[in-house]
Amino acid sequence: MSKLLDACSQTLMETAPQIMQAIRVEMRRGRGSDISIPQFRAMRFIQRYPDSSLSSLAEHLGLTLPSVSKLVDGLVNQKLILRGILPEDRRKITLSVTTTGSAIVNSARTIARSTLAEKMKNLSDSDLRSILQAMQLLHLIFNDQGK
Amino acid sequence: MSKLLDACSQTLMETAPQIMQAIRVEMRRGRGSDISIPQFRAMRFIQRYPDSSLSSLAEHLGLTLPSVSKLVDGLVNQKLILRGILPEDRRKITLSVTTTGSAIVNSARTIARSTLAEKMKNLSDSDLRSILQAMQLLHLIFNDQGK
DNA sequence: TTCTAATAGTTAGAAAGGCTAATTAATTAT
DNA sequence: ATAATTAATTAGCCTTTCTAACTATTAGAA
Repeated sequence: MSKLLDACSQTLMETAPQIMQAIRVEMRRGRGSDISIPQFRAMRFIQRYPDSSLSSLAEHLGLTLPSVSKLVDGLVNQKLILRGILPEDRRKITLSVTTTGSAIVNSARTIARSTLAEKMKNLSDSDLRSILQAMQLLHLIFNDQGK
Repeated sequence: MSKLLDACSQTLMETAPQIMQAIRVEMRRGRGSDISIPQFRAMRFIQRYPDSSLSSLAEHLGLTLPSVSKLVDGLVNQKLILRGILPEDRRKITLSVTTTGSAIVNSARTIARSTLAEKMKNLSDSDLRSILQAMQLLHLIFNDQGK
């Protein structure tokens, strides 16, 4: 049980919520359309993996199928994504982002990204590299949540 | 607009939610008492700043006063914190953690911390140092949310 | 000093987002 | 052909959050 490992866990538990809060605030600020963080993440996922199923989206988001079904309902109603049926297996649905959806994701992303960048602009390059590396490591570790 | 800065913002936006999710899962697993992340953060804050007011807590959590009032209700009902009146200004309340509250926070913290540590145990010391440094930097940046 | 402003919290009521359990529809396997 | 499995939805509930309206207390101005 290394001291270092312990310190990492601890600081992670304290810092992660703060970062999330900042991100949430920036996302809200950059709204013209009301889009929550999970909705945003959903659209990003669908953008990256077009025609993905509800199940894979649920797994990515770490939510249950019913929750994601509702979340998708909301996005479909706002015409930000499309829900189709997969011909080869008609139980499955295929999700895709509409052009307006794409535009909204991209603009929200740009705004949030630039305000986050603003906050970090006074850091040295070495600090930034540290952060980048740390995030990449954490991304790998926490990507497949719990499996 | 450095590439590095941009990459940092981007990876931050992608990774932070995943980390939060993992933390939430661990907190739930380590429950014997049902305590949400915001409640946990509230108790941590009150532990650190005893006799703090509702307003300062609300500011720390990034929530509105009514929301925090309810959140505090919940903790008071579970006898995890105490809500008193400040004699010098009877409009203000003072919050403090009970001994059972303290015990629960500490055990939840220990459990979550050790399962997070478990996930990171295969990282090298240099990777861990990277993460630690990054978190400390981000903690400083995002501590005073938005001010 | 007395009335008005401002401040600290609470209450009420609505909306959103999550869950479990039950249901429907389609596919696979016996 | 029927049973079991899989994919998604619906129903119903609970929690968390918000805004708006309210109460109580203090501070300030006439």
